[in-house]
Amino acid sequence: MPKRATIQDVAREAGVSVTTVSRYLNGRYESMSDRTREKIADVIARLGYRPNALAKGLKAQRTQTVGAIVVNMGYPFCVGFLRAFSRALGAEGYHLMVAESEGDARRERQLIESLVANRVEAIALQTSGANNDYLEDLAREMPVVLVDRAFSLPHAYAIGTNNRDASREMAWQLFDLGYERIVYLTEDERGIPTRTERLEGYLEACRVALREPEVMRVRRGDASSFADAIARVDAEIRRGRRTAVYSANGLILMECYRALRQLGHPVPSALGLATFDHPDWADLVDPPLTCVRQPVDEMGEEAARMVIARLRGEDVPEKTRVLASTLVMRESTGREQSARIGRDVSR
Amino acid sequence: MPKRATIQDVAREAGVSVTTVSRYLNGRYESMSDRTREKIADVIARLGYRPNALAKGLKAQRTQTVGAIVVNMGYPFCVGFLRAFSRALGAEGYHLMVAESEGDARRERQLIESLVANRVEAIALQTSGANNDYLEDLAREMPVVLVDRAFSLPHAYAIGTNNRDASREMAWQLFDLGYERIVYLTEDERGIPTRTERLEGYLEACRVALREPEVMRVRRGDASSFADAIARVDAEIRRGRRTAVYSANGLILMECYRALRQLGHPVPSALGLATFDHPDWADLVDPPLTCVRQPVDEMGEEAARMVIARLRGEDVPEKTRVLASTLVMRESTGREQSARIGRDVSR
DNA sequence: TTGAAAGCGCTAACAA
DNA sequence: TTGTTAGCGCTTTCAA
Repeated sequence: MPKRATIQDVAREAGVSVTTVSRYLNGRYESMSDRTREKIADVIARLGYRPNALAKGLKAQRTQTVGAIVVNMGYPFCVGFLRAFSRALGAEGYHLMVAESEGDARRERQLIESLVANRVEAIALQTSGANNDYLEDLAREMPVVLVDRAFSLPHAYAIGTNNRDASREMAWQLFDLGYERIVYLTEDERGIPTRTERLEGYLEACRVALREPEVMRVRRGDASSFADAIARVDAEIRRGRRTAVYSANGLILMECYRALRQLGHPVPSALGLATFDHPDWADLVDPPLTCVRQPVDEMGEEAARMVIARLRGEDVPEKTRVLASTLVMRESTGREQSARIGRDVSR
Repeated sequence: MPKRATIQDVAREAGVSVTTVSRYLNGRYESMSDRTREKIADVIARLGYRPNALAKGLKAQRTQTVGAIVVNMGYPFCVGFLRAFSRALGAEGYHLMVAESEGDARRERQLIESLVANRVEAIALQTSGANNDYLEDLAREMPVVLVDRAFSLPHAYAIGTNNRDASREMAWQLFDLGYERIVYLTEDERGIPTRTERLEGYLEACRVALREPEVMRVRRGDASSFADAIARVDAEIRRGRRTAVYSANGLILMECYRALRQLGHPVPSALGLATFDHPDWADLVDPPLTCVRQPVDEMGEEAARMVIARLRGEDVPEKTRVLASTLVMRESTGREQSARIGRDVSR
């Protein structure tokens, strides 16, 4: 492994000073003879010289790098967000360091610290909520964007969607479409605003519609935790009640989708199916799946916009952006139609 | 944005030298009084001091960071690889910088250069093949792993799967299952080894089985490019021939899946469906989809293992790893069964 | 057990 | 138009 050439090497070879090379590297050709410029260009090419961004960052106190922590890069939400975020940042010359927390608060904390150690200029993360004090401190010194799980911290930015409204609206629609029962599938919602809000939206709809809520808590990866829910759905339908399964996210519906279909009840007439998230398989299955589509791309772009504006020194007074989701009604609940729920909000 | 505390600040506050603080930071407590250690710990906590990894990296010539470039973070293959790679690296204390090339050679080149500028210690990438000369040069100075599209460069590592064998085997199976025609769907394969090998595997099977190959080239995002393929399938079946659609990757099958099903031919009796890749919707659709499952996780882990070993200074003589894919036969082609194709190979 | 000082590769103020 | 030099925050050698 030969050592990489440095600016010193280039300067020596070209017979000029490092300052001149530095000027060249930063495109300040105006005060430089053509001959010098060509000489430097030659040497750089010959030596395969690449500037050291570490040294540059150390000096300039800027790394042009932003950090992102998501729960799991495999989740559609996370992938979608990361892609949009990374694209928007890349367009402004920023790099992205990505890490996965697996939803573990301790790991999340370590990851944040190590991003800080690497002097990322901003951090976007889907936080567990357990590091909020630390994040609030951090947010005083650098842009911090809480994504998806939008806890409210005075100095941090937050980007989320109108979970409660969208969830309430979806449940309303389902009742409206004639489902007598809605079995709501969720993972343990405690401490996770997103899940809590979606659940509350559902509960509100039940209250208004004067229906008994039916919340089934499942654990991903644990098939037995789904068995109860599936049995419940089966029982309701056998009792002659049109029943809809409404899932708090696409992954848990995915885990029980087959089993639900294998009950054999006709969809959508006896059994309705709806989920938060817009999994890529939503319109491959038959009948196509009703979903709440979150504006993932916009969330990533918006996060990048906030970060970039702040790093440019601009004022970004709206700390919180709540983007509107879209109800995508498909044949799995009977009728086709699609509508944005409410409007985007900044505050 | 207050300036972050430096090792100098800590030293001053604690009334010791920076050397001592540095020793503390690196856990060399053996030559340090307990009092000193406690004092330093206090000050660090009070100041919220975080070491600057840039300065450390500049001095140590090590950044503990690895770069990865994939075509698109949304592709199942890329996500799977990135996750496994990132996990394995994280376990060894490495960070990951991720970027997307969108399959564009120029952009890929820029990304590589900027990863180099950031002094990543190794690079794993799914390359277009257009930067092979540059990559070969680079591979002389740092570990470079070509993933998936495993071009053979003397100094670079390569990790791929046995595309040709798996593809041939899949086609054989399909003929064996009684499909008279296999319509092969692919994107333009020129210059992309993965696609070329898969196509060749299919062509070999046709040759051996004495069947006319039927290759349809499609372009993702361009519905009209799929229309021909779909019409062709329809025509064959109407002519009374059992026909299978075999797709070179999951994304292109996804784009035409609905349209194929809407032809109305019974699956698997008249129409068979099979694809390379193992999309997450493969067993949600009805009937479940026959696939060639690549060992994505192992590829990520293996890439990390190679990189880490090399960075530790160990010798890694096997430059190339070809991992075996698995044929997952499901009801979309009639019979359920699954088999690994061949064995993993190192050389 | 502790510290002084050189130096990693770069930028920019100042000087020529 | 070009160069000298201090310093970014850290590690490490050498000395005390």
